[in-house]
Amino acid sequence: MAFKKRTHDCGELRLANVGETVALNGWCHRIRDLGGLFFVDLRDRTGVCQLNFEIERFEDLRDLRHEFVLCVTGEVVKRAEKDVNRKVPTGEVELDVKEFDVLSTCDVLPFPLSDESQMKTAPEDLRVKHRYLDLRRPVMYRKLLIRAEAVRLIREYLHERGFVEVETPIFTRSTPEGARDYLVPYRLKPGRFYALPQSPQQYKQLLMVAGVERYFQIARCFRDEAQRADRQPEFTQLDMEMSFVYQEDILAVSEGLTRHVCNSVIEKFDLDLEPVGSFPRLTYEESVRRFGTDKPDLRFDLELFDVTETVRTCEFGVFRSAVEAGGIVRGVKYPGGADLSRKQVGELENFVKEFGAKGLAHLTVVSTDPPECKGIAKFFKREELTVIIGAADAQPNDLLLFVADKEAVVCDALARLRNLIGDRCNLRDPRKLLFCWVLDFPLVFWDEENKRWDPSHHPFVMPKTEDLSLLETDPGKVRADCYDIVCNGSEWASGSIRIHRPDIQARVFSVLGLDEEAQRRRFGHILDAFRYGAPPHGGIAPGIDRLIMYLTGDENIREVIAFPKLGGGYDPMMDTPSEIEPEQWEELGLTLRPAEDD
RNA sequence: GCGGGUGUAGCUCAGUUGGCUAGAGCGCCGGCCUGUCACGUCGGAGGUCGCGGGUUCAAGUCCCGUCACUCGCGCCA
Repeated sequence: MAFKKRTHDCGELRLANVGETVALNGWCHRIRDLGGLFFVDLRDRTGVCQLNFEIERFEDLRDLRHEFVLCVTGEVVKRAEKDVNRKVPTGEVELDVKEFDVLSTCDVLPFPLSDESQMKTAPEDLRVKHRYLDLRRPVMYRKLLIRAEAVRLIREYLHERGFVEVETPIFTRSTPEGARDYLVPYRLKPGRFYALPQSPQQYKQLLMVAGVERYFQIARCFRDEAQRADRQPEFTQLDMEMSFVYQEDILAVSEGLTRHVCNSVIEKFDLDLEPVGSFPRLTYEESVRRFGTDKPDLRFDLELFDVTETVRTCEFGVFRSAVEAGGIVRGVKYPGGADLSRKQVGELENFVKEFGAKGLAHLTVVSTDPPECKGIAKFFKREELTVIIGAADAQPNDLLLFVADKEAVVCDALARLRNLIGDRCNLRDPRKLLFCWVLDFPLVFWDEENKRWDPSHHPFVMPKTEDLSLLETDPGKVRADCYDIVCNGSEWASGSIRIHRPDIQARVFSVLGLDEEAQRRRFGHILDAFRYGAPPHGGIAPGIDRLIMYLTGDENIREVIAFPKLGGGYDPMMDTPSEIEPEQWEELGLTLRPAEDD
């Protein structure tokens, strides 16, 4: 199957090439048959070039169809001034075709891949099913390039700083904590299973014990959990770990890496994004107090304000009883929200109710001095209104929205409402990537349902030295050397300094209610390793897919993955998960239990 | 497991209070067209209105159920 190999790429021909005889290979992007004239836009990964076929010379010209694969040879000619196409880089020239061959034909396409205006609304399952066609679109190919460049820059940056890239197993051990595991049956001993890693967490700590000191991996992770727009059953993390470091060392490396990678990609691809600056730092406590969440969007203000003390004795029963029950009352400002209709305010209330709020009280600011408001204003004395308006930093025509409940409910509802207001008021600038650090997470959270302390990240997170004394007396107050990178309101990276001393590990396990037997059963392998000289160490794991989403501006993770899975983890292209042969069931020693309702 | 949205030609969509022999643009097939570049133009083929049931003289439209996709909640150490 010989064919004429290209001498040039489609996208590179310019005036300088005029007069040269060149060969091109590519796909028929568009065909324009004018009767006496016949044009084809030939596309390869670098761009398109217009081919001009002399109709007298070729008999079978009109058999050409979309996405046929061609090799063509011809002479590069300058176009007349009036025929120049300024929209494409090759628009000043065209190829006067002398010979061509059809290397492959193409069936009628399932979607119009050469028409971006229509592809914006093309059904996603169809695109995923025919991903090999979807990826032919220049916009999709560009996402692959951006991803490849980001990963290349990460490797380069870390190699330059002495990090060693190590691969860890995909077949690993099931751990009952965290997300549901994907399991792989083990043929030699039926009833035993491998699990796919949710992250290489334990391996990377063992590499520290092994003396690797600086490790990284572009690691595939697997979690069998319900999907979201930004979650896939398999996704990719930059997994990193360092020995003989304090928290500050890890912050420095990962912030430097992030800024270098983002700013290099932004520049190289001329993305419509502002350069990434240094990361502001917030403590967990501060972040929750100011924004109601540990993943604040710092592109806009609208900080939450607290009126708990002001309303403790007020006439409004809803607020007063919430405070009496040990709850809090906080609010968020909707700038210019006085224009909202009763129905629109009702929609905001329904929105916060999705997140557990019982209601949403509102105060419409008419004037600030003297204080005049509508809504729940009648329950407040003049002085109380003044304090509330001051706390909210409100202006006339603002709408103040309040939730009264337990602190966790108030924060969650208002944080989400704040983001919604940010969207409505166009305060979330798509040209900004605002990364920040959230530091000093609590070591453990109280799980009310199971009446126990749960680790906020995992059981190996190091408590802050100055809080160690509280470990047994007031575990909820203990802060950890635990940090997240947040970008534009989404969690991007999470990491911690790990416990390397068995005595501290034992105390933490005991807070978590893990007795000796449970510790051995679940973590015996890593606890054994830590008895053989574990260095102080810590690390972090940023999400690669999300990084690419930030850079491309995509809100769906599937857009930045070459071959993604649909909602239920289904891949329509490979048609998998698939059934297996009876012999495979037999070989693995497995049987399927009949459905219960049969 | 739960809630919202969507489902009509290969693709994007329209389809009124139930009156339909279900339309348009793109694509596809055929004709015409010597400077197009989203070419233009004339004609043609193409439909289980997601699927099942019900109400009705009559259902794309109303009701019930169900499936697929999607967004969100729960979940995601």
